[in-house]
Amino acid sequence: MSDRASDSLPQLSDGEQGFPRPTPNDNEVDGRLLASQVASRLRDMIVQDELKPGMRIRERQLSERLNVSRTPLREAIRILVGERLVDTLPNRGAVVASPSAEEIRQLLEVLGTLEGMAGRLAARDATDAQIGEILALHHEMLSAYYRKDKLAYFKLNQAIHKSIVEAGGNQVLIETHRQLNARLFRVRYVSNQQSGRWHEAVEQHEQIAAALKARDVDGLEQLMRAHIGQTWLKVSTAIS
Amino acid sequence: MSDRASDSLPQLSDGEQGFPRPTPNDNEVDGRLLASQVASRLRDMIVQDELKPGMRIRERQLSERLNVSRTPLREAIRILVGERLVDTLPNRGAVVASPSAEEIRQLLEVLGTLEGMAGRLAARDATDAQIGEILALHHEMLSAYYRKDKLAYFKLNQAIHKSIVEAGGNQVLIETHRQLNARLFRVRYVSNQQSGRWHEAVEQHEQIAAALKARDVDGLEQLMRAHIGQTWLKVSTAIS
DNA sequence: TCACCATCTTTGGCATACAATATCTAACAG
DNA sequence: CTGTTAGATATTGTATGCCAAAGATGGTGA
Repeated sequence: MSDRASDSLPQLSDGEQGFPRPTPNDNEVDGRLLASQVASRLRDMIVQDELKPGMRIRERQLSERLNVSRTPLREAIRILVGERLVDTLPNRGAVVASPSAEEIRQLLEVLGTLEGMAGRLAARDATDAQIGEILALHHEMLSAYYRKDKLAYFKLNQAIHKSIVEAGGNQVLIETHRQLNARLFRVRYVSNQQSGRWHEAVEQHEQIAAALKARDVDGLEQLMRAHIGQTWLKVSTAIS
Repeated sequence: MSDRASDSLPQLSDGEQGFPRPTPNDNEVDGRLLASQVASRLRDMIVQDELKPGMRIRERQLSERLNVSRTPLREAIRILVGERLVDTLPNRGAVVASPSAEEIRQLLEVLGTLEGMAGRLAARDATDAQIGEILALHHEMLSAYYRKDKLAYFKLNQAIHKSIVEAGGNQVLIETHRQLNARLFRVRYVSNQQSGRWHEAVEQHEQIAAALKARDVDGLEQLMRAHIGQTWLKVSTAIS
């Protein structure tokens, strides 16, 4: 096994900007606080599989790679500990969190509930413009589907879910969703590589789009909740 | 206004042990890692209103009070930043997070959804022993209600909700619930001081207990979700 | 008397240095 | 030849110190 970074995930964000990276929430992009900046950087590295699950984080090595001293790096690591993206072992430092199959299932279960709630809120409160944008993304995604462009499909899929959550307008929900989703990002990407059940997922997205368009509150909640079950089926076969 | 700690909240955990404090998750109680220990301590201080919302956290002062150097204290603060219990201002350090009314509403909305999910899981998967324990707590709480013992009522109420979530068996849900609840703990305590609508809350708890006993999955989900609305009514009048 | 500016003090931010602990390796004994 | 122990090395954990930035306070000028 090599320790080269990114040999299973082919550089997700290869230069492009529009990637749905987990936005830093407390720091206005390199405005202040080195620790927060580094935390954002680490988040990206974890999510893009540059830092793989289970991997030890060598403080000195990583700090000189990022051109900061160990202190802000350590503080950044603590932030990620608070977000459950890294774990710390007693005197062995920090490792990137590697959720077990069961933990992934539980994460998806919670996320499904939250997305159901988001669907309810979005169907009720979203502006017509927001719904229009989501429908636009939906059709872009369909386009990627028919072209069998997995990467574009993946990105658009993520963007759609994120947009629906944001359309709900509940900041706490948005933040919680973002945080849980970050812990699942890698596994979602991996499972997306598989072609199985792709059709069903698209079918569900059609229904979701229709329910949103019709502002069917209960329907959208149910669909969003059920949709995650689909994800679990894909993921569970992918990681077994 | 004095800066004496704990003059609005009368020492919640006055020596007793059975208080539902937000359990540290990564460190086995003073096992390792000073930063985590300090983080737990800070969490308690925030939750017990020893550190009040909006209060600046003086690093030097607090560090010598806790007999640690600034470094582990700063790292502890970062952990709490990750948990959204404290915010950091650009160059002015850390302050205890003070959620706005709207943020409190949103927190309760999400929490209601999560507790609804927990109710569903608990009604389906809880062991008979777990349900028995919850019912026992329920009747203890009723006892406190008839004695008008607000503090005991509050603690038991918290314990019941926590137990239901735990009975669901989803660790991620438990953890997320704990984290969001910590951000609401103080305001919940304050609103509990008010006597208004106490009866309705007890009424709802009766229904919840009945649904749990009957393992009514859908019923319990609905009740748990609706129950939070009640909390919001109490809270919103308390903070207005 | 009030407003504005300068200086001074406090506090946070970061790096470096030191101490403690674990791991890895090698040697020695059984 | 294998298992255990001891020493060396590397890495993490904690403290201290220096520097910069923001806030407070006092003085001076209008």
